[in-house]
Formats: sequence, C-alpha cells, structure tokens
Amino acid sequence: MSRVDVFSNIKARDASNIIEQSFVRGEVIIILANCIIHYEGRALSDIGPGDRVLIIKPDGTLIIHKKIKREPVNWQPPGSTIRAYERNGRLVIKSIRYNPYEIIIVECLEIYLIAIYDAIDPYALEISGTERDLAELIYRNPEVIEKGFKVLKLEYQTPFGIIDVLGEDKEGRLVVIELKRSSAGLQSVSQLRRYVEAMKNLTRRDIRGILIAPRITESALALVRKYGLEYKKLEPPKVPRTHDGRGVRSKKLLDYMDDYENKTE
Amino acid sequence: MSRVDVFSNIKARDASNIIEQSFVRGEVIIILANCIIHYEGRALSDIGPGDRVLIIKPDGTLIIHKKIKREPVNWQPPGSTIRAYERNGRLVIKSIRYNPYEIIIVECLEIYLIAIYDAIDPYALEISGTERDLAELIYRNPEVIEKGFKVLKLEYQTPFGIIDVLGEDKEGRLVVIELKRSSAGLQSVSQLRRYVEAMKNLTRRDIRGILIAPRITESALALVRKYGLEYKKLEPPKVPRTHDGRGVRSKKLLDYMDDYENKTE
DNA sequence: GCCTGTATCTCGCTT
DNA sequence: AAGCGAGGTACAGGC
Repeated sequence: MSRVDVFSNIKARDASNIIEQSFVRGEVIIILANCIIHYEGRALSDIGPGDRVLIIKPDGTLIIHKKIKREPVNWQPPGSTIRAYERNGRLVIKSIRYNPYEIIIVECLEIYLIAIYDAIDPYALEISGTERDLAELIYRNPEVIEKGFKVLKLEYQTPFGIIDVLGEDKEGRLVVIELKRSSAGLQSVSQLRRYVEAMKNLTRRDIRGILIAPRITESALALVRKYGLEYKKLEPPKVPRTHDGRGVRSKKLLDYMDDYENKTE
Repeated sequence: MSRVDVFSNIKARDASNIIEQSFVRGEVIIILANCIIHYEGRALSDIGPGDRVLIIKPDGTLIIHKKIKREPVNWQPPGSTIRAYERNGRLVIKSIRYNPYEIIIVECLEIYLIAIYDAIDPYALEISGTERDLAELIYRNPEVIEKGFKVLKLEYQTPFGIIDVLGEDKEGRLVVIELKRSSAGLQSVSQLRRYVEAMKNLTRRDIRGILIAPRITESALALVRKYGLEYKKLEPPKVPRTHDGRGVRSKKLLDYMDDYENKTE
C-alpha cells in the first residue's frame, strides 16, 4: 500500500467523506482548492476567493497558505476539531477550537486536489545556538562572565518575572543576568531592570544587572547606562549534536556546503 | 490547462528538473517526501529521516512540516533562493538566504508526490480586533479613556521607544498610554514604565501612565501599582469589513454558525 | 539597512 | 488553566 493517495476531479460530498475518514485514521491531509475563509475568535477575519494550500494534521492543526509568505493566512492550532461536509454542492471545512473559542470556515469553490498522506516521522529536531545553550555555557564556565563569578541559580523566580541567571561576583555582590541569543534591544534592558528591581525588594545586598548578548542596539546600550546596568558581549555556542549525542553532524553539513560551492560557481 | 500537475513514482533527476522549472514559472510546489534536513544560520539544526510536507512558494519561501504542530520544523523566509538537484540518486533541495546567511539542505530518501500548483490568489486578508483597532477607537472616541481626555499623538517616538497614544487629561497632565489587544502581563507594564521615564526626560510636566487592555494578570497589576501607573479595561473592537468597506459579512458568518449548530447537535 | 513593536503569534515550562 | 518568556520567531512601519 502506498503512503499517499491522490484525488482530483472529486465531488464535494466524496471529498468530505475522504477528509473525515482520513482524519480519523490519523493521516495528514493536503488540499489544493479555490476557497473563501471566515475566521472568528481572538480576532475576526475574512478573505475572498483564491487558490490556497490547506494542511490538516492529525493533531487537529489546520494551516491555510497563500502563494506567498512564510506565515499561513489562517490557521487553527493543535487540539482543534475538524469537520468536513457538503453544502450547496460545495466542500466546507470547519475547524473549532475551545478556550479560547475560535472558528474557521473554509468554503471551497473548486477542489483541485486532495492528497491523503500516511506520514511516519519518529525523529525530533536537534537544535543548538539557543538561549539555553548560552545558559549552559555560563553554568559550566562561569568565568566567561568574569573572574570570580559564581552561578547561584538558573531560572530564578521572583514575584515580577524569572531571572535567567542569578549569580554572585568576587566582591560578594548579587548579579542578575539577562541572556539574549541574538541582538539585545530596549525590551531586554527593561526586562533586566525589572528583575533587578524585583531583587531589591527581596534583599539588601548590593545588586548588579548584566545584559548578555552577542550584540546590542545603540539606544539599548544608552538605556543600560542610564539605569546603571552593564552589558557584556557573548554568543550562544552552536554545537552539532546527533541523536546519540556525538558531534558527527557538522562534517556532513560541510560536505553539502562544498557541494553548493561546486554547483553555483 | 489544469491548475495542478501531479507527479509520483518520479526519479530524483526528473524531480529536480520539474522543481527548478516550476519555481521559475512562479508556481507553488508541494512535495511529500521522506527526508533528512540540515539547517545552519542563526542557529544550527538537524533532523533524521521522516515523512514530511514541503512547500516551496514563488516568493522564495520554503516551509517544511512534520505531521504535528502548527509551526514548520524548518523553513526559509521569502526572498530565499531555491535549488534542486540530484545527488547520489537522491533529490536534494537547497535553499539559501543572505543577511543573515542561512542554509537549508533537504535530502529526500523517497519522493512520494510532487504537485505543481499554478495558484491565483488576488485577495488580501481583512482582519479586525487588532491593537490598531483599539487605537482607532480611542482616537475617534477619546472619552472611552476618561472624560476630558484628548489625544495628542499616535505612535509618538521617544529616544527609548514608541508610545502608542500620547494624550492629555482634563487637568492638563501628560498621559502616556500603552495598548494591548489581549491580556497585559509584566512585560507590558515594563514597557509603559520605560515610556513614562523617557517622557520625564523630555518635559517637566506631570505624567500619568495608563495601561489599556481587556485583561491584566495579577502580578502585572501589582507592578502597575508599585510603579504608580494605572490600568484601564478596554477591548479592541471586532468590526467586520468587506473588501469595499461595508459591514455585510457578519451575517454570512452567523449563517455558517447556525449551520454548525444544526450539524453537531 | 537597522530598529522597534505587534501577533488570532506558537511553544514549552512552571505554578 | 493561567502566567511567563523564548523564538532560527515573521511581519510591518520608520528612519
């Protein structure tokens, strides 16, 4: 049996049956159709007729793509319900989410193609270069902050937010650290300031606040100084990891990179 | 000529030709395949073999979906380049983005289906219930804030951020307003405080700061009080708008809602 | 280009 | 269930 079944030139009623049965079987459903879309929930939207790509996933996700942009024009998150039926000779797909209550109605004026995809996908994404990697770097090598720095807590909860890294400098002052995986802006400075103020309510010790990021905007740096905070440049490490934890992968990527150079030059 | 061409049982070399030619023609390409994916750029990621859905859009967008979740497992934003070729008998799709430099390599172990979609989609999404709608409500009806309130500026730029609404109360005090379309949290309070502090550098007038949102978290409200700010409950209006500006649409949505009740009860 | 802030953000995590 | 913060966030608007 093939992994994919394809239907074209299909009547609305048949399409609705195929979709509902396939959804129950836990398959991915791809629909190419001309449709109009109504959405109401946290906001309200409508869009007139156009050729779009619909993806219905077995977890209840609904994604509707236009022919441009990375973001779907309409969607429903995992856990939503899916119903398909025929109405006035047209395929209608209705998805409802509860809490918050949100509804999407897709009315298909023309169905070009329906693909039923019995997908098997056991692997999870392995990623590095995140803020978490930056935190682990500091945890394992506290001296990257400064000589004599000690980590006291990661993800330390205060009444007014969660501090990425709480530490202590060699003079015994409390150090509040806010991490950013990429450029730090005004918001990051406000965040750090909030945590420092929160800690001032909890202790009478001297407190320093340090913003850690590979880059900072000019106005953010000005704000850091205005608030008596500090900035230190530091990048999150990108460490290739394979499923079994060995760093074999980068060689393979480099292999492809070479391949790219050969193809395009 | 049909809007969709479908290919299955296709060789890697043929697939690559179809993809490259179709991309040049400005069509949407949907590929169902078992693949591994390498990504390197702002971060670094890998994922082992699995059945996924790939969408290549004519604007250079690449989206790769697993069988669950709303978010793609890997992607490339609009403006990226797309290349497809055969390597060791396998289809390889490579996408590069510059600034920042990011590369995705998809190696297909098996191609289940390729659909070439000549999509036509002229309409844009019409949406309401956004922060912008809340701002317009206040601009047209300043009294929703309080009696005697006057709007001075929308999107007023300070050295430390952009104030949603700058206004004046009936006592002649400057009022800084921060809007949220949904629940306000700690971050919103920090933001408002930053703007109020920024204005204090620019004027000697008395300044009030008001956070406007349909809801606020408990700790955010505590922080509002701690900083001497104010909170006012207000919701962004959801106004159905049709393409020509008339509010005809909600009747149609209600029509479908009734339909839903009939179908499910 | 960079910077700033919103989003029907989504997602994971913790209380 | 609600709150909090990260994200390869994407996206729009300004400068």
